[in-house]
Parts: sequence; structure tokens; C-alpha cells
Amino acid sequence: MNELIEPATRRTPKGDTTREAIKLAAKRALAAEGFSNAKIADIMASVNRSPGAFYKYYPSKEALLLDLLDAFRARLKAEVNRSLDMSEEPVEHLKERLGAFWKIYRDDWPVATAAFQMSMANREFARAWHGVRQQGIRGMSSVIKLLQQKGFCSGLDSELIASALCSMLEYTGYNWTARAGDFPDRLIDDATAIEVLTRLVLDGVRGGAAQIAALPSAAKELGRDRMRRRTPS
Amino acid sequence: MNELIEPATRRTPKGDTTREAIKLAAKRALAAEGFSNAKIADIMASVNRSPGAFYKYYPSKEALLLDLLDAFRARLKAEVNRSLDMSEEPVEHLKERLGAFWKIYRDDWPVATAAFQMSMANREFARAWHGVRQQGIRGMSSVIKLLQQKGFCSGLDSELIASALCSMLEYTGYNWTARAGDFPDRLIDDATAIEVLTRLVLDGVRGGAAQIAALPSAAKELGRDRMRRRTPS
Amino acid sequence: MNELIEPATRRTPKGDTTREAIKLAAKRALAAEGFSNAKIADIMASVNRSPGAFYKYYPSKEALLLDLLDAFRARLKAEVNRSLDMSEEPVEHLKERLGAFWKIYRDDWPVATAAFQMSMANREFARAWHGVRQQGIRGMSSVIKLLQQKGFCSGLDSELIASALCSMLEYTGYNWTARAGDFPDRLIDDATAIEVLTRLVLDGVRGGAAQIAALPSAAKELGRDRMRRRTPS
Amino acid sequence: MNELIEPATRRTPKGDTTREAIKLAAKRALAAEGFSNAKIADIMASVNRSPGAFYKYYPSKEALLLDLLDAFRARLKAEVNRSLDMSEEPVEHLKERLGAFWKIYRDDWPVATAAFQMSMANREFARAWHGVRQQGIRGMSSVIKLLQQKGFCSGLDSELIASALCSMLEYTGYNWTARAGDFPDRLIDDATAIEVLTRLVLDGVRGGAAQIAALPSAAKELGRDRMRRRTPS
DNA sequence: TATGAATGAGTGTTCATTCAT
DNA sequence: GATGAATGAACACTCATTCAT
Repeated sequence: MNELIEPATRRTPKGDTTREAIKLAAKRALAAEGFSNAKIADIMASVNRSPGAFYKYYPSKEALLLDLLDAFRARLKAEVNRSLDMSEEPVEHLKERLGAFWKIYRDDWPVATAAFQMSMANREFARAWHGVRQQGIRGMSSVIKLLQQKGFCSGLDSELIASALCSMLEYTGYNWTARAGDFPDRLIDDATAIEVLTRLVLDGVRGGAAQIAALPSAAKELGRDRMRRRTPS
Repeated sequence: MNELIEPATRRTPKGDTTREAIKLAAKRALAAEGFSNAKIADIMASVNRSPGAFYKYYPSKEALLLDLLDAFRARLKAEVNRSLDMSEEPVEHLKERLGAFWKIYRDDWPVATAAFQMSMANREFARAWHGVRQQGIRGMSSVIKLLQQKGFCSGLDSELIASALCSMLEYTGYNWTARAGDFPDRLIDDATAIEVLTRLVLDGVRGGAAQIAALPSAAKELGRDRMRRRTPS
Repeated sequence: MNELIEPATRRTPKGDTTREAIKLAAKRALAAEGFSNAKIADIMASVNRSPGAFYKYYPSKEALLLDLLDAFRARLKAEVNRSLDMSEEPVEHLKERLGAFWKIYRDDWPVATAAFQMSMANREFARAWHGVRQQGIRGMSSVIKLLQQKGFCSGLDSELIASALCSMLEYTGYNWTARAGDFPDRLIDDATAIEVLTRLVLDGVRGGAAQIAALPSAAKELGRDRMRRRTPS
Repeated sequence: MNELIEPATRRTPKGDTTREAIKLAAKRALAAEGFSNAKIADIMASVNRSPGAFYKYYPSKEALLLDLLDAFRARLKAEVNRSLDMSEEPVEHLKERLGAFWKIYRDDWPVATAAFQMSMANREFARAWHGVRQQGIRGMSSVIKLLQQKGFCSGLDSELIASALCSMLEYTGYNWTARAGDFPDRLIDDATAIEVLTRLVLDGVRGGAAQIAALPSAAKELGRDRMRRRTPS
């Protein structure tokens, strides 16, 4: 995606090691400070290199983030959007995908957050970040469309639902993981996170149809309640 | 919440006008550049004032954002968390609240986004932003708990669900509104947005019960379907 | 000395009151912050006036200090250099003069210190402050010359001695009075201060000749001591 | 005293050169403008460096002055307060010490003056400057106490005398050296300065005893003389 | 190749001074 | 006369980037 940031020469193993170390340190810096506040000098210091050495690996600070973002996107594609063909049992399939999604965000939310921030002011990042979002949305909406053909979730814009659910996943990835998130004093284990998110996505994805069709007990009662009220008014 | 930023003297109408103009211009700048990139001089120029005039109104750039955030929080509290007693029809109640939420974010996502960004690197913002999040989560989880008593959505951590749903609302507020969001070429009208979000929240909030009741029929059928489909191809 | 700072119109009593209040507040500000750090707005606020009102009384911040310095100089002239004719008993005379000097500095060291500071970077203040110093030095050296004619303190440059003694008086005025001076936890009463300073000046003024002539016991012993030591080495 | 300002890495010779050049240029700027008026950019320009380079060496403008002040204090301690034991001939000892003092002030009064100015408004400088003063005062008062045990200078507060004499030395260091001092058109050579100052300090230090012993003869005679003189004129 | 000193444009903030009301 | 909002030049400090060694 970003050939510009590839150096002309084939990277040596040593260079690769350093490059990976830089990426790791950069993520840590991103997590602690955000992109604008993260300093090249600090990142390089935490890798025991001089500031100048950074430019052996990236032509600019932004190229570093673009590289991280590219890796992030590739990982998402490989592990979440892997196959859109659903040979497996769909609920399990979804759960598995969301588990992958969750783990990627647990590790890489600093990259996503930084890219998101940059996307607001910077054209190139806007495009790149938009691409990442679209990738997720496409995957999600293809599931939804499939279900809509089955009669679920009918009548609503699948793209919007996909967008909203992706937003939930992404931002929740941050809020349940980052120190500055919603639960600073609580470690949310992977199993719980994945279970809750799966259920919410499932509900959202099956949505309206499921309710009307399948909820004589719960939902209809709610509905009836409402009707009764509505009738007299 | 932030009395510190109130000047000692009673504000004159003229000063008030300027102050409001500054806030508005600041939101625009925040939307276009993000907090770190927004320049005081630019904000003041767009209000036809000199850079120095800013400091008649705020002691620092950060104080401005804190003020905007405080107003944002107050608005949320007034319009969304208004009454937690559910004397009214609950679905209508929820819809109305989410409508308010949506409109606030539609107007003020630059503030929320900037505060979110700052919360990552800055103690004071972390606290303030966390407070905003908690306010939303508390409101949401009180609804959920109420429903759980009625048998819905049982077995799952109401705080987690509330957090995830708030994340969805917030981030969707951005992604459906901002130019750099998911749908740059499409204007999502309030009614649609509110409808979709309400449905998703409702599903998430009612959730669990429905699943337990309906999964054998719905989800499994989905699964079977899929398999059948795949087999012949 | 500084006619520039006199307004064209005859000052009204009310204006005079405010002007005096400004001077007083300025001295306090000078004492607490020094000239560069003292802010017009603060001074005016402590007089319950708007910043703009300052310029009714002085054309600039520096004019204020020049005015204060002029008053300081006038007071010194009136009370210390009052009469250089020494009709009274000279020791008493000196003591009285130094008492006046001490009291002036006790009250006005902020002005002197500020003027001194400004004199380093600013031509006009350099001249003005130099004038104040010269006034003191002239007074002191005239005493010394008189004594030299009597055989005291011979062989030394009376101007240098006068300069040094004036330096001692001035700087001691600060160091024994200001909160940031040498004795923060001790209040040095006027009598003690005047006694010690008088003695030091007297000794300095009478100096060497007196010693040789009048100190067979003390000084010579010291001298002898020295010789003895020196002889063998 | 100020390890904080030492960079973490071992300073290279090149860096050391620049650092020393900065100190020197800073002293010149301090002499010409005073601390508040001295501009980092100017100092760095006079060292042929960009403004930003300053911060390789000092974290702030104030840290620079603290460093200069620390060096000043160290030099004073090493050369003036070197040994407080008076095994050598005391007058020679004193003369030598005052000579060192004089030369230090001749070189470094800009630092002392700037520190003095800053001490009025700034806590940290107040402490640091007070420390320098105390160091001088302690040295001086130990001499005085020694002499008091021999019967000199009895009955007066040795600390006050020490303070006053130190004030004389310090401020005279400025007034005989600086362009804006008392003798703009005259270069006072070291020998003269040291001689005069030594005599004044000696007189002040021995003082009291001499007075008591010699006043009937000397001072009163002076008084009588004066009267006699005046009468006929 | 790596270093780290140096660059220099950029920005938040201050405050003496002005001026419309 | 008085006000106080506004001015705008000034300056300390930052940091991505460069380059001599």
C-alpha cells in the first residue's frame, strides 16, 4: 500500500530487527502520548539509537505511522476478513472473527487511534484510515446482507448497521483496553470481551426481524405494553 | 465543573459575545485540525480578533477545551440523562434519549474527539473525559439493569454492555457526521440515524433473553441454511 | 529632574490622591517582583482602577519609575545631604545623616533596586541612577576630604572610599530590610542598624591614619605579630 | 549544587566548548541587558548557533543562570572561603582573600547582579542567592569573631558587621567595574581596589576596640577641631 | 553506517499600550 | 474622566529533520 516507505535497498536482517524495534517502541509511545505528542527522539532512545538513525528506516514521522497502519490493516484483513465465504457454522464463524478483531485491537489500538486522529487533519491519513474502516464495514455488511436475504434485519440500511457495529467494536477495543479507557481498575479478559461483543453484534445483525419473529415471550410483551399505551393516546 | 476559568469580574454582554464566538470558531478549528493542530491565532483571526485577546477569555488553550467539554457534558446530562425514572413508555423513552444524544454529537463531535485525544496524554483531560463517559455509561446501564430485572439480557455484565453501546453511539456520531467519517458522500438524516441507532441499542439492551429463546429456531436455521447452500455449489 | 512626566494641567487634588496611591502600590509591586515583573494592570488593580487609567498619570511604565526615583533622590538630598556645612558635632552629625539614610532605604529600597536594575540596560535610567549615586558619593567624600586635611585617612582616594561606603549603606539598606535579604527571620531595629552602620562608616572614614596614630594597643600589636612571623620566614 | 542541569550523557568536548561559549556570551548579555532583557536568541547568535541549540545545554533560561550562579558560588568558596583556619598572618590572609573576592566580582558581577535581581521575584533564585550571601557572611563573621575574642570590635553583632562588609564588597565590585557604575571614565586597577577595600574591611573588622580606646583623643579632637574652624569663618 | 549536535520554523503566551464607549 | 476589551510585537521553548564527523 505504501511503497514510498520501503527503502530502495533490500533490508538487511539487522535493519529489520531495528525496524521492528522501532515499530514496537512507536506503538508504546503512541499509547502513552498519542501521535502528536510522541517524539521521534524518545522512540529512538527507547531503542538505544540516535534520533538521526530514525531516517534510515522512515523518511518521516508520518511514514512510520502509515507503515504501522498498513501492518494493522493487513493483519485485520488476514485474520478478520480472511474469508467471506462462510463454510462454517455462522455464529461460530462470527465469534471467531470477532475474537480475532478483539485481539488485534487489544494489541494495536494505539495505531488505530493515532491513525484516526491524523485522519482528521491530513489527507493521506484520511484516505488510509478510511480504507481500514471500509474494509471492516464491507466484511460486516456482507454478513448482514446475507442475513437480510434470510429475512432478518430487514428494512434497515446494512451499511449503516455495519458502520455502527464496526464503530462499536473499534472504540470498545480502546475503551476496554487502554489505561485511560472506561475500566481503569479492571482487566477485562479476552473470553468475556469476545462473548459480550459477539452477543451485541449478533443481536444487532439479526435485529428487528428476529425480534418480531422469535420473541413471543420477551419482545412482544414489551411491544404490547407499548401498544396499549399508544392506543388510547 | 470548571469555575477556575470564569473571570473574576461579571462578564459584560460584549465579552460574552466574543466568548461565544471563540467557542464556535474553536469547534470549527477542532473539527478541521484536531486540538494539537488548531492554532490560537487562527481561531482568533476567524473571530477578527488578535491572538492576545484570547487570554481575556481563557487562561490557556487547554482551558478552552475544558470549557467546551464542560458545556458538552452539561448538555448531555440535561438532554440525555435528564430523567432516569422510566415512568414513560420505555422504548419511546430510549428513542427520545438517543435522539438527543445523536443531535449533540452531530453538533459537538469535534469537542468530544478532541477531549478523547487529549485524554490519552493529559491527566486532567483523562479525568474530565472519563467523567463524560461514565455519565453516559451510568445512564445506559441503569436502563439495562431495569430490563435485566424483567428477565432480559440476563447473564451479561451490564456495565460492559453499557460501555460498548455508548462506544457505538459516540463513535458513530463521529463516523456518520464528520467529513472524514465513513460516508463522505452521503448525508445521513437525523431520522434515519436515530432509527438505526435505536434499533441497535434496543437489540443490544434486550438481547440475551431473545437469544436464549430464539436461537434454536433462528440462528441454527441460519447455520443449516448456509450448509445446505454450500453443499451443492 | 523629569519635567516630561508632569502633566500639562495642574493636577487636581483627586488626581493627586490617585497618583500617590499609584506610587505606593508601585513600590509594593517593585518590592515583590522587581521592575520588569511588576505589571501595570496589577498596580492599577490594587488601586481599584482600570489599566487604562494609568496613562492619565504617566506616559509609560518607565516614567513611573523615573518619578519614584526622582522623589527618592529629592528625599535623599533633603534629609541626608541637607547641609554639608558641619556646624554640629561631626560624629553626631554623621550619625544623624546615616539615620536619615537608613530610614529612606528602609522605605524605598524597592525604588532604588529597580532603578539600579534598569540602569544596566537603559540609558536614561543609567543617567538618573548615576546622579543619585553621585549625590551620595559627593556628600560622603566631602566629609572624607575634610578629615584628610586633619590627617586622617590619608593617602587613599577619597572618592573610592566614599563610593565603597555608599555602596555599603545602600546595599545594606536592602539586605537588612527586604524579605529576600540576609536576615529573613530577624527584624533589625532602626537603632541597631544605625549604630552598626555609623560605626563602620566612622571607622572607614577615619581609617588608616587613626589606627596608626591611635591604636598603640590594638593595631600595632597586630602589626607586630605580623612582623615577627614574617622575620623568620 | 545543581546536578539536574547536567545532561544524562557524558558531554563531548565539542559540546563542552559550546557550553562554555554560551556561558561566556550569557555573561556578556547579562552585563549589557540584565537577565530579563537578555534574549536566548541573541546569546546563541553571538555564539553562531541557532536559538534551538540552547536547549541542548540548558532546559531553560533560568537553568543557565543557576548554572552560572553555581559556578560563581563554587569559585567564591574555593578562592575566598578556602580555609577559615587562620594559621597565617591575619592581615595578609584577609588581603589575599579580598583580592580573590575582588577578582571574582570583577569578572562575574553580571552573574551576581542577575541572580540578585531574580532573587526578588523567584523562590529558587532567592534560595540560591541567599546561599551565596550566607557563604560570604559566614566567612567574614568567623574572622570577626576571632578578632572579638582578642578584644577587638567588641559589643557589636558580628553577623551584622559581616553582612554590611559583604554588601560593601559586592556592590563595590559592581560599582567600580561596570560601565554603568560609579566611575565610567576611570579604570580602577586591581591593586588600588584591593588596597582600599582591604583597609575599609580591616577598619570595620577591628573597629569597636579602636574606637573605645581612641575616641577621646581622635574623634573628640575631630569634633573640637571642627568647631574651632567654624567659629572664625 | 551511526551519531547527536545543530537547525529553524512554528506557537503558546505575556503585557505595555491604545481606544471605542 | 474612566473603563477594560483589544492590540500586536516580542520571546521562550519545541521538535521533526538535517548533516558534519
